[in-house]
Amino acid sequence: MLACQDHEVCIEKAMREAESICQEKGLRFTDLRREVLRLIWLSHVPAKAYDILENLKGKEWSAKPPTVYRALDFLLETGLVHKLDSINAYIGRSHPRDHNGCYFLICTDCNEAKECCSSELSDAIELAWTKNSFRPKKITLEVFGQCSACR
Amino acid sequence: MLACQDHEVCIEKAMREAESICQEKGLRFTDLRREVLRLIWLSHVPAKAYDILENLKGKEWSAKPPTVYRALDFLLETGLVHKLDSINAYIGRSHPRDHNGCYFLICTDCNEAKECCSSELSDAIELAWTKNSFRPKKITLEVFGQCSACR
DNA sequence: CAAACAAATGTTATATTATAACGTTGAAGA
DNA sequence: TCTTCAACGTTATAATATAACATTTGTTTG
Repeated sequence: MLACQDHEVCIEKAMREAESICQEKGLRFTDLRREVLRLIWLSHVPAKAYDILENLKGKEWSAKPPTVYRALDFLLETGLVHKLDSINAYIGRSHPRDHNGCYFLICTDCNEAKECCSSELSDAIELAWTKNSFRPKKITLEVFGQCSACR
Repeated sequence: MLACQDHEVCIEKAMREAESICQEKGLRFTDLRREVLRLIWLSHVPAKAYDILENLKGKEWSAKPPTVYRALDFLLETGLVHKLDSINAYIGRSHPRDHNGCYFLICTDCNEAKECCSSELSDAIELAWTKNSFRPKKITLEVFGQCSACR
């Protein structure tokens, strides 16, 4: 998917931004939450909860399912990760300070996912719901296919 | 959601269409598959697999999980139902002979879901993936919110 | 500082969703 | 009629997620 140039830089940028967001909001960015976020950012392949759990076990944590799910809940609420509902997996949020109208391209070959934002798309969806007199609260848009790198 | 005028008519139409599609394709529309499809069509609230299972138990079937999942697989492959990936639930497909570009409006009050097709939306999504040189195979678009009847 | 409180984490148990593997039955074609 | 294969039965278990309560840790307040 070629989602970033240098993934080390990509991770560090995300971690620094998470630190500052938590600080601004007065939230506790504990070691556990930090480690779970880092594990999710390890690649652009969405992480499954039980894989994160396995990865935590090698480290200093007790790591039972609620350990992971609570950290994930925190990261989701704080806007630091996205959940891909259709595959029950989690990815780091590229722009945690904005963009609620994201959608995701998920490559079925390399499994990487890319977060995208498109005003054309938001507009079209807005038009569609207007026609249906529907008041949207949350949009799940996940596109599966083959990314350019896998062609 | 007011998805239909007369739901009895709605069910019977769907069942007749399913019969004729299976006949055309030479597929075996068995009593079990017929009953599972009917249970799904009982309402416009997406049906969960284990709820279908419970409903089957009162009847002539043995009904263990694979019973239901196999019938669901058949109905999905044949295009008679949709799966709503984000909530792991199944609804009858309104236009089983066409429309692959559907999306779903799901009311968080009444829980009903409406299948929609929009060319504006397909176009916008197509534009978006072109920009990303992505070759889509499957699109999951599920919008949660409040329907007009629940306002 | 110590007590009180709240937030985070630990722990046990269980709910929910889904599939693997193998056996049995019955309908459809040879 | 026999054979065969798709459908279904059955048992077991995998994968995903949460409830409920105990303990620890961090923060606030007297």
